[in-house]
Formats: sequence, structure tokens, C-alpha cells
Amino acid sequence: MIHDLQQPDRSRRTVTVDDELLAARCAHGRVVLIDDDPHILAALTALLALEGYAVESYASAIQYLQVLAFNRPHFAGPSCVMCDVRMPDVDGLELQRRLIERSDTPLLLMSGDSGAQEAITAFHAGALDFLIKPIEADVVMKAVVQALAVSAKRQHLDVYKSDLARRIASLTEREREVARHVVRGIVNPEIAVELGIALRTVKLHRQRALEKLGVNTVADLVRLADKGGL
Amino acid sequence: MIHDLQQPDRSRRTVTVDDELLAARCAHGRVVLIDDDPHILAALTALLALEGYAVESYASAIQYLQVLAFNRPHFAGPSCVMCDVRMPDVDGLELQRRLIERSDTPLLLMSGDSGAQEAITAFHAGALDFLIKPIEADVVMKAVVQALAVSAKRQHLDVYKSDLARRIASLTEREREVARHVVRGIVNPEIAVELGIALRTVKLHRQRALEKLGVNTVADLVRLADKGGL
DNA sequence: TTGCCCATTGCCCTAAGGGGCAATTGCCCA
DNA sequence: TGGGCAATTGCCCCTTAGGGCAATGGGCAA
Repeated sequence: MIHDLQQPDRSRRTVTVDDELLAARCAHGRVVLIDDDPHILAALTALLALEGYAVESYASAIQYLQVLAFNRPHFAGPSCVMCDVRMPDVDGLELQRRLIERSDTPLLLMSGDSGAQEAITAFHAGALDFLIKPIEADVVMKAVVQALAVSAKRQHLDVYKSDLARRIASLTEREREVARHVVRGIVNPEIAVELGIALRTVKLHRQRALEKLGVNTVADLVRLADKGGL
Repeated sequence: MIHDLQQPDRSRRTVTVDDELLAARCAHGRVVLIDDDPHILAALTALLALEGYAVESYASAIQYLQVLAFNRPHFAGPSCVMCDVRMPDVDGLELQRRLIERSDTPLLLMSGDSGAQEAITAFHAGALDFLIKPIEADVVMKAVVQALAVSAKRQHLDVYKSDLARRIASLTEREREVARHVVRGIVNPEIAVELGIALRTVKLHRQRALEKLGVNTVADLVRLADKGGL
């Protein structure tokens, strides 16, 4: 498995220059390569590794799907999948269908003498790009850079969203309820009437909600609520 | 010019059933067809007209660009362009480049025996879809429906945005300034200090800004400002 | 020159927001 | 069964927000 060549066992080693290199690669991003042609796989692996990316290589989509199924928390930085379209068993388009369900990793598809239909299907299914073999090194790099940029953007958005969700989840039901009324622009006395509680209670929940959500003003609360789905 | 067959001179006619039909077509949407093959053009025109769409047909992209250059405010409802890729002079991809600069009309490209590269280029440039000839009637319809839906969505968004922009533009400079501070969550007394004016003046501008913008609460002001780019 | 719009301000009054202090109640865990 | 937490409330005080009324001053177009 070529994959292993890229990530040798270093469980007994102390921090060295190599680890710093690995860290640097992680910062760059990771590229998952899938191609049943060993020559192409080796060439792309070499190219991307040389450019400082973390590379995982697979000779078939099935192998990758298996790793994906068992090896959940794997890579921290941005990552993308670069996959050949025409392969036995699970082909690129099939992989795409399966990946979409459980990953927002950008997908780059490659193909040799393919017709337009393959490319169209790929784009319909949300592939980021479709590269026609033989692929120039700079074309590969450009596509990878773009794909990793998209990945990084999505990850940042995910982090942000989950942060919001966590903060919102920390509210009690009453606090959430009051906050929802506040972002609708309803004033405290009215909220009190609608919820059937005292004005003082509304103020208390409102205050607690603001501090738990980490905002200081109603303006920020509105933005947070609209983005975070309060 | 087949175009003329679709929109005969009706300047001297009164309102009749035909006008109602035209209105119904406008509600459906308009499809601009461009293909140098008269048979395909006629067939597509017939198909779409039968389905109740307003159709404009052109035998070349240049003809359409000319009409576009002189005939500004033409069609109210959603519209899309369906264009052959391979044509003499200005081909589909070239038209796409020129259209992008001055229109957000969704573009559907068609082609016969094209390779993947054409489709890829089309998608890169933002084409909504790429149809391979020969095209089944239901494929055409599905693509047109989708394209017109996208167009309608964009138009609604445009209307909304321009409405916001108009309302924001109706503010005086001072009112805008105060409103900007308000959506940043700054309280009136502080705004007064920052702008070097009296508290009463801040309140006045704030009040006027809210009513000119047509909102009743700070929450709505924040949303409006964030969407409309106050 | 005059009327209109905009910016500005002071005075005053009501309503809403923010928050301290203290107390009660019901539920769940140890 | 005691402690902790969430929900609830009353009382009181201060700050902000909203807005009526009246007045001053500077541009700008008719």
C-alpha cells in the first residue's frame, strides 16, 4: 500500500526535523490520490510530496473508502481527493456519490480520453474540477491549490458553525426562548406577556443568554442567531 | 430572422386572447435560443413555444449580441440563454465570456460530439449546464426549467438588493453614519461623543434612519444593514 | 429674497433595558 | 435527605431609548 510509504511508523521516535516537515505539510494540506495506474499514482505522489503536501495514495477507491470507514479522526488541515474516473469496481463517479454523503472534502476527478458526459456528470455531482490526462504538473498544482483553499474555507466555516451551535446549546430552554423573541425585535414587557412570566424573569434570561452566547449587544445577538440558527 | 416570427408587430392591436397568451408565456419565462443549425433551432423553438415559453431565436451569437446592445429593457420575467457551442464567428464559449460581463442570465450550452474539455471550460465559466446533442425533449425541458428557476431566484435577489440600496440611499449622510454606529451595537451617548454631536441629535438621526429604512426594531436594522451593505 | 431641507440642540417626560439583592419552588443527583 | 441548578418573582435604582415641542443656522433652488 503506497499509503504506508508516506506515513511510516514513527511511534517510537522523538521530535526531529522530520516532524517539523510533517507539520509543515499538514499546514499545506493533504491530498488523497486514487488511481489504478501505478505510474501515474507514483508520479503524482512524488510531485505533490515535493511541493510539500501530505499525500495519501490508494490504488482503488475501495481501499480509500475502507480507510475512511475505520480511521475517523485523521487529518487536521485542509484536504482534497484527486481521483481517476475510470477504474474497476468503484469508479470515480461512484466514489463521488459515496463521498458526498459523509464528507465535504473537495473532489478533483481525472480522466483520459473521456467524453463530455463524464465531465458533466462530475460537475453535476459537485466535483470541484475535472482534469484531462495527460495532466501538466502546473495544472495539477493549480487544481490542488484551489481545492485545498475550498477545503480550508469549508473547515473554517464548519468550525465557526459548530462553535455557534455549541454556545447556543449551552442555553437553557427558557433562555433560548427569550433570545428568540429578542432577535425578533420584541421588547421585554411583551416577551413577558407572551411567555406568561414576569418582566424581571425575562430580563434575567435575556442577560444570561447574552453572556452565555458571548455577545454584548443585541446587534451581535441578531447576527449570531441568524447565522447559527437560534 | 426567426426571432421576428415569434414577436410579430402588434403595435396597433387591442388586448385580445393572444395578449393573454403572451402574458402567460412571460410568466413562464423566456428562452433565447442560438444555433446555426436551422433545423435544430426550429425544433427547439417549436418545443419550447408549445410548452408555453416566450422564445427568441437567433442563427448566430452575433445577432443576439447586437439585439442585446440596442434593445435594453426587453423582458420582465425570468429568462435564460440556450446556445450551441460550435458556431462560426462567435461560438458558445465566446458568447459566454461576453455575456458574463453584462448579464446574470443563466446559460445553457449545447454541443454535438464534443470532448470533455468544452464542457469543463463551460462549467468553469459558470454555465449552468451542458447538453449533448442529440438532446431529448425532456432533457431540454428539465434544463430550461432549472435555468429559469435560477434566473427567477437571481431576479428576486436583485430586486431585493436594489430595494435595500434605494432605501439606504435615501438616508442623509448623518443618518447613515448614526445607523452604522447603531448596528455596531454602540449606544446613543457614545455615538454622540464619537460624532461630536448632542445626544438629542443622535436620537433624531436614529429615529429618522429607522423610519426611512422601513424598519421598526434594531434587530431588523441589523439584518438590513448586513444584507444591504450599509 | 424666500421657502425647504438638513443638521443641531435644549428641556422634559415616558418607556424599556440592565442589573443588585433576596427569596421561593421544583427537580435531580449523591 | 441535603446540595445544586433552573425557573421564577418582587423591589429598587440607574442608564438608554423614544419622542414631543421649540428654536437656531447654513445651503440651495425657485
